[in-house]
Amino acid sequence: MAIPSKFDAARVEEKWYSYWMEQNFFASTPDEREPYTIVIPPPNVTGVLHMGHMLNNSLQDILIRRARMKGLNACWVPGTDHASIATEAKVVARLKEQGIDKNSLSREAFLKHAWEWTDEYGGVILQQLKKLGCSCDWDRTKFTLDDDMYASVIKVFVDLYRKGLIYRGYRMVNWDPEAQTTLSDEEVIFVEKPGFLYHIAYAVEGSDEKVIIATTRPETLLGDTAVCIHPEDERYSHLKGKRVIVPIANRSIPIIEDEYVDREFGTGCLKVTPAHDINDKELGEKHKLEVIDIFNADASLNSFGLHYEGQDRFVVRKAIAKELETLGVLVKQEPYQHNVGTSERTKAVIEPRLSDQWFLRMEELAKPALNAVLASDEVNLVPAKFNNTYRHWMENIRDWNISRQLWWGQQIPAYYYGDGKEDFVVAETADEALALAQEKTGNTGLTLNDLKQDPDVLDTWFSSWLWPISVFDGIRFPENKEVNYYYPTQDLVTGPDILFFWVARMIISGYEYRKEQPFSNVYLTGLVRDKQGRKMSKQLGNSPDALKLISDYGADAVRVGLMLSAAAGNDLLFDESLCQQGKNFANKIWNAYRLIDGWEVDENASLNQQNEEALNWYENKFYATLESIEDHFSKYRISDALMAVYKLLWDDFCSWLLEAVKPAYGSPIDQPSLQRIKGLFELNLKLMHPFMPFLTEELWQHMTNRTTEEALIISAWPSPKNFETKILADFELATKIVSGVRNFRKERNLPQKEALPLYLVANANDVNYHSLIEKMAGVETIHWVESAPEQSGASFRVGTLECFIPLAGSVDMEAEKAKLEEELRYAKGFLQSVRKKLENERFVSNAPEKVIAMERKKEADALEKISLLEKSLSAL
RNA sequence: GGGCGCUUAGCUCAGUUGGUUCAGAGCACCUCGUUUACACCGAGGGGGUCGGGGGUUCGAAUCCCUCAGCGCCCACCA
Repeated sequence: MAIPSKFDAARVEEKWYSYWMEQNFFASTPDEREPYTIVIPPPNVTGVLHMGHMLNNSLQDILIRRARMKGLNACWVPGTDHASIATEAKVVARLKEQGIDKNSLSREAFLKHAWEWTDEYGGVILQQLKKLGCSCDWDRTKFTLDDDMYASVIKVFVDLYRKGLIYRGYRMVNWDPEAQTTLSDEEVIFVEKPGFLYHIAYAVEGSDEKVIIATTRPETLLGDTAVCIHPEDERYSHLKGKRVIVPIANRSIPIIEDEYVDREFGTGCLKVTPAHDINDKELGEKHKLEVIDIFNADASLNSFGLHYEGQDRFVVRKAIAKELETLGVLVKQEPYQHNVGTSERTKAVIEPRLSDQWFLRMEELAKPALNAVLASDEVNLVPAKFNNTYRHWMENIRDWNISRQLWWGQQIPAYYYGDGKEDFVVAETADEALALAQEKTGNTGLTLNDLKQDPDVLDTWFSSWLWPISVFDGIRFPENKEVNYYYPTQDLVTGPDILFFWVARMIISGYEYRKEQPFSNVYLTGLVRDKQGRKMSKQLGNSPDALKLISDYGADAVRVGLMLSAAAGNDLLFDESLCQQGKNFANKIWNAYRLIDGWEVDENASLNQQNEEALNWYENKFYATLESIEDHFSKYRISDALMAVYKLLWDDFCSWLLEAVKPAYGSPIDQPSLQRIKGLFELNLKLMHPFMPFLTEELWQHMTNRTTEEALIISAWPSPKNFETKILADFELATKIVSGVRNFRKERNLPQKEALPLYLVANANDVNYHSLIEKMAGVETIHWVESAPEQSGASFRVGTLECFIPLAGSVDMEAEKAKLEEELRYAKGFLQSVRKKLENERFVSNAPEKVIAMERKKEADALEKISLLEKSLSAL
């Protein structure tokens, strides 16, 4: 059956994806083959496919498909992340729309809503990945809140607690007043924002004098418990030991001295609010100051806010400035640009806040992970430029705040039996906790009812940092067959934005729980930006609809479009025209196949010799290109690998090979030639398959009836083969002659159909592919001569090979002369520069032999060319 | 405030240790071409003093210094 004249991407995608699924080609189980494993960076369970996912997952699919074809046991583990804070925020918002306040719900009721949401939207993104062609082992799909995953997280928490690495501490943490939870340092994004620097006068107790402090947050003065000066600041030395009155609050607070104060900044006088600033907290501890917390959980003021109680911090900021002004103590208010910490998720301004939280000590844990990347090479970051960033972070790593005041996530397995600081135990189950508590207190009368589990949940990343182990259940069962077979995985593909959130921590947990790296290579993709270089975002509305792109251009085309400009680590400026380019490429291949498929065959003819030459050349070219493609892959230069395939197919296969073997109109092609062409086309399809899985499988299956075992997706990737560079060079010379003739024709407006005679000043053995030149250049016969014939015509040169074409009558002598003179002028200039080098004694004595020989060759070639040109000129 | 990186054709980018093939690729552009796989096409072509300045060297896109512009990461200066 003839193949349709148009490539219908949608039909083909549906057909082959179902086929692959039915045949279980994506599934993997441990066997005697070498494994090749990728764990997906789990997208948020409620997420929808965006350009970043498309880029990311196309890359993973390319890697996994190639590995599968290479005979490895390819396993791509898919899954989703519960995304604690992000999902909870969405659920809260949705409830709000229904008029339900989260706080009015019990934990259980809220979680029921959250699971409903998850069941409704969860997995949508995984369905979308299928449209892209992702060959994940779907039977292995994991969710970070699945029971086994949950249990792994709890087990790790208990383990780390028992090792003394997890502790509970009263610390200054990052408080997100909107989500009403703490955040890790990594979840705080500093944004430069305009504000004011307020200069406020505090009255010195028992005198008329005033000291002026500078602050960006005047509302916090209600929590001030000291004013601090530099001990050696002479401006203030007379104030030592005195006290000042906090305006509005009318509290008396001490003046303390500390070298921490920067005398140059502001007034050199600092107000100290230990409850609301990390530095102030340290000062407070050092000088034993009182701590006054003036905020509620939503960052409105509490009773310490006096008449501002209940109002939001930013409202109060303005109001208090006004009040200070009225009181005559606001000395100055100047515009001031400063860095403000904001929540990565909610964008709310972070409030430093003192509270009891759970922390993981990182310093010791991080050591093997630092070593793995920088010293031992067990983990490679691609591109390597991220090594420095990684080093800096790992060397300055701080304790990780892992508790969140949320409900959606793994509840912290700490159980309290009293109000004392140490009145708790940590255990995997409540029963275990009870036993521990009884033992700890010596009170065997304690019951489960006396235990109260910590209401907080763990940071989302505290589950995803175990992902490469826990997806194989290697935390709970470290000796299980699966984890022993698949772990460590090979490649991880993700964005640099989660290098610390996720990648670094996975490496840390990998060494802690498996004594081995979780993956060998980390391919860090760039960010997808729009044409103007802006980050694609929902707010800007500049992100194309991923699914619409697939339906408009076809999944293969979109994949190609993304890969064309996706060098590792570089942001890519996405433009739909790239998808168009991908589509054009698909069309090109489709049509190349239609040509082959539709050829009339002469069953009895023997192999056409001129075809054989071209076929031999292409085979060499194929293996030369394969070698470079393998090299690109080994360096994760996926776009270069694709470009190599692209040019091989479009230029070498279509433009040269197919044109060379194409029979004259109406004539059949000989059977042996066609067989070889088909064989070569099959090799091409293999190389293209990871990039364009649907199109290639369709053509592959159309070529001949294939059994299940013969599907392209599981066919063998071409093995490297030796190739002869001489063949490639000879062919290249021939193509240059062809291009020369075509150019000659074009410059002189000669009709393309008219065959020309061609005189080559060479021996017939110096140039190969004679008939190819004749066919492709429209040459009637090549004449091999010792010198250009003395007749009306014109010449051009390919290197030092002179080519002459007779032209009857209509030669524009002046134009020909001008061309030659220009060429001559250039050649002479070139010769001069080469000679200048060669006459330089220091060049000759210092440069390596090889370089000098090359220059001499250039000199000789230039001389030969000049003499050719001069001869041609005189002939005119 | 520290650290890292970038600046090469109209656009997006390659250019490994300084020296054949070093000034390249794809796209875009210009010219010509539709009976003969594909106009989602074919053939041909134009286009850059490698951000500026200085230095090292026989020789620099490549190494060093400096200036300018851009980007990223980290950081508690009120």
